Amino acid sequence: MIGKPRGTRDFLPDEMAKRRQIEYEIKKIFEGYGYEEIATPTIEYLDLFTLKSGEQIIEEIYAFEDKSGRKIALRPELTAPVIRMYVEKLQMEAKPLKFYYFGNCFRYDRPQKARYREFWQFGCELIGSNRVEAIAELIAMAHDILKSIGLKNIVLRIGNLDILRRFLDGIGANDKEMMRLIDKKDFEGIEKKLKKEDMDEFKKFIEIRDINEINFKEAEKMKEILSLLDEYSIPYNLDLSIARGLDYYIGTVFEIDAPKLGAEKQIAGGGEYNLVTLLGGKHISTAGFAIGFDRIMIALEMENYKFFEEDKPIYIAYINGMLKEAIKISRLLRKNGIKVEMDLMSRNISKSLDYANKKGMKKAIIIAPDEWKNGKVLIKDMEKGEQKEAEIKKIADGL
RNA sequence: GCCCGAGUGGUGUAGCGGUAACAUAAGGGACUGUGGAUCCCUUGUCCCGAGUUCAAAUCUCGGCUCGGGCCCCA
Repeated sequence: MIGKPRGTRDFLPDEMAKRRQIEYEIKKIFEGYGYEEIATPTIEYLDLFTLKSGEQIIEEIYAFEDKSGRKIALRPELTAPVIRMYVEKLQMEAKPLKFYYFGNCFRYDRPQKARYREFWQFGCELIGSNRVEAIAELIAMAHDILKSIGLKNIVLRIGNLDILRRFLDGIGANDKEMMRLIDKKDFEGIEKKLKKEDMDEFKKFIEIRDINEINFKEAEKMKEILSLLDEYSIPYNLDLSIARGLDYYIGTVFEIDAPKLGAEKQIAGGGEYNLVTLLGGKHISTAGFAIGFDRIMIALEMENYKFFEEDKPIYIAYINGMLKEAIKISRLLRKNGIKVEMDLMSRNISKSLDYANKKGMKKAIIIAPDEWKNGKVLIKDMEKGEQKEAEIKKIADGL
């Protein structure tokens, strides 16, 4: 027997129906904010990702050479491909551009709870504006999506890298290593790098919960964004310790957690970034976020979310020798937009209804010679156990 | 890459040195025109490899996969 590669999953019908339901809900909300769906290839040139994140991430990427020796990667995330697409052919379009997407991504990580080697991400990019109304709407939309699909326990934290870097400048500690330690919340590591009084300052700084306590000029924009979020009635926590590991992030950043998920609790994250020039485009403001689709599915399950149940098909059982009549009825119903499943195993009526019952079908149509002669079939209600005759011509009305 | 735990029919479990069992599901039949019950039949299992032993599902080691945690998380 051949299994599936490590960290990948099969989705059975029940789970797939749930995923499609949530997928549909999320798409509706993106579109409600004027975002349009796009898709990019599953494979890209490896350089697209190393340019942005450095050579060391090759370790965590599924990368290979194609038959002509080109270095190809399975996409580990979707922001870089979207910006690549923008630089390639959309630079002269009217701004802002608002794109959303849903796709599978691949990372060569150690699988664990809520972390897989193939996983699905929703995301969006807003290209062309970094004004306060743009960033506020982006954050409000992220929160709106998660609340609208029915998640109850989520926490939105908003930070600002300009403010954080300005503070670190003040204590002479604005470097990559420091940002990495802050991102990891490695307070022991941070303590080793700072003088005692600076460490005290730092602790005080990241405890700040009211933006008005900050007097840097970098905080002015942040104040406006937060006041707009109040207008959207979005609850948030100021968290100036959000660092985001990579240095192309700038300005406003945010993360949304589902605390119940434990170690892998972050379900969405994003902010402002500079990637366009890195990929050869003319400078323009960009911001976006990604939502971990698998994680929100797990979070919904943990909250005992009630998923909508799809209608089962109408089942068609028929007496031996009535196969062609069964096909006629199937075609008639399907033409009327009704889901139909007919017996495909030459079962007798008894076994046929047994099957329909096990599959949870609500209604069965029984086709038999005596009724057929009179232009009729039997419609059976599987739950009540009652059945009645129905004229073939009016059959669609009776269901 | 590291640490802990676990892998027995499709699914859920028992057996824990003496050659695999139970339940359930699936397919067929009893029932040639009516489901959920009952009975019968059929199919199918020790994650992989090496070692110890007269004998390994059982003990040992390695690998793989899964679950949990660390690292990482664009």
